[in-house]
Amino acid sequence: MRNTRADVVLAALRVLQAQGLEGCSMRRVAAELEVQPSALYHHVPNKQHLLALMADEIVDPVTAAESRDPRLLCIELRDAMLAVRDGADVVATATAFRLGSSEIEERIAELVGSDGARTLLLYTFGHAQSTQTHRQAEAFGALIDPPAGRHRDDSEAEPAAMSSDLDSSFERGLDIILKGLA
Amino acid sequence: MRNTRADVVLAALRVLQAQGLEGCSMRRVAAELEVQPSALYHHVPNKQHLLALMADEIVDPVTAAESRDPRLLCIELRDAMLAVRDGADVVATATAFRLGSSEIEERIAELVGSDGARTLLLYTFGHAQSTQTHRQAEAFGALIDPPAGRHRDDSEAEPAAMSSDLDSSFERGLDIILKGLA
DNA sequence: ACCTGAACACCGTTCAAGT
DNA sequence: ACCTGAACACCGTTCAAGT
Repeated sequence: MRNTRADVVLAALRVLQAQGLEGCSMRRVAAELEVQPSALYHHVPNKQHLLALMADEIVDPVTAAESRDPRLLCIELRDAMLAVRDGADVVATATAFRLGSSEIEERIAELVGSDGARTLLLYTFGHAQSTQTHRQAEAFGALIDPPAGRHRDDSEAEPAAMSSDLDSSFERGLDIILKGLA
Repeated sequence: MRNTRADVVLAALRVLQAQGLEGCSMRRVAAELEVQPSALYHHVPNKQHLLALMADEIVDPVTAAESRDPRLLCIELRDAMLAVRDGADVVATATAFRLGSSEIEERIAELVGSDGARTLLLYTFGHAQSTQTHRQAEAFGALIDPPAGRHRDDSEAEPAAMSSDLDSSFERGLDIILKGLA
């Protein structure tokens, strides 16, 4: 026995971490395993399926956690996604296909109802995604200019300060939703 | 004068509507304009920038609307995104680059504060994205699904009801957040 | 200013064939 | 069962050159 499906998923996660989602091609995953690209299709039907397996792996620590606090679960979920490069994108797209039947959504739904669970999860995914995109854009220096024709006045935040503020912004949004649920 | 930047954006939106985000390649947009792929780079620096321009165009009706009701603005935003194939994906990724400085976020922030605005927007994007992904999966499944000899039993969800339920699910989540803000 | 033609360095996926 | 080798039909982007 040479490579197993788990080997492929782990190799893919290494490539994701190193190259980002855009650089995470089947060909590079194959190279990481020192194998021809076509060999991957013996373990996985296609790239989309592989990405779903990667998403499961990223989220696994949260699934394993036994917390019954929705607030904590969301924070842990966000942390798990942010721990891997482009992890939020990978998890969010993979989960969209099974909204209403994901394990975490069901866990949270038992605590706050299904509307609340969906609201919390979509917010968590969205915030993680934009945190990650923003950080990456910042690292790249590729931030796009704000709408033309206007200037920032004193009431508005400095874009530079935004990124570090994203973590606490997440928890404040979370508390708004939880207050609405109470 | 042959093609203008606006022509490129409109052609790209036609290709997006017809082929979806995955099929919306620079080469296909060029073909839509009956032009060589390289010609596009005279109007637009790269694909990412073109996608941002497309996002602006998709969201434009909401920007033009004069409503001061955050609930209505979110519903209009979602409708605008859902009106174009994969529109939610296009807008969500393009907006992530300028979170904190998008025009709609500023409009809503004046009404409910910046934390509330971000929470509402991220929820709206997330819900629109998963609505669209789900509908697409449903439409794609409908081509394969109609199993002649088979009937759905009570343990299975009604696919037809699911899609329309996403609309009201969105508004219930919206109300949860708005209640938390009140 | 706007576009062509050709090239470069890539993609995901399939499939017969090897071991 | 797991993999190679070769191919197919694509990508985004660059760049000299045309008009």
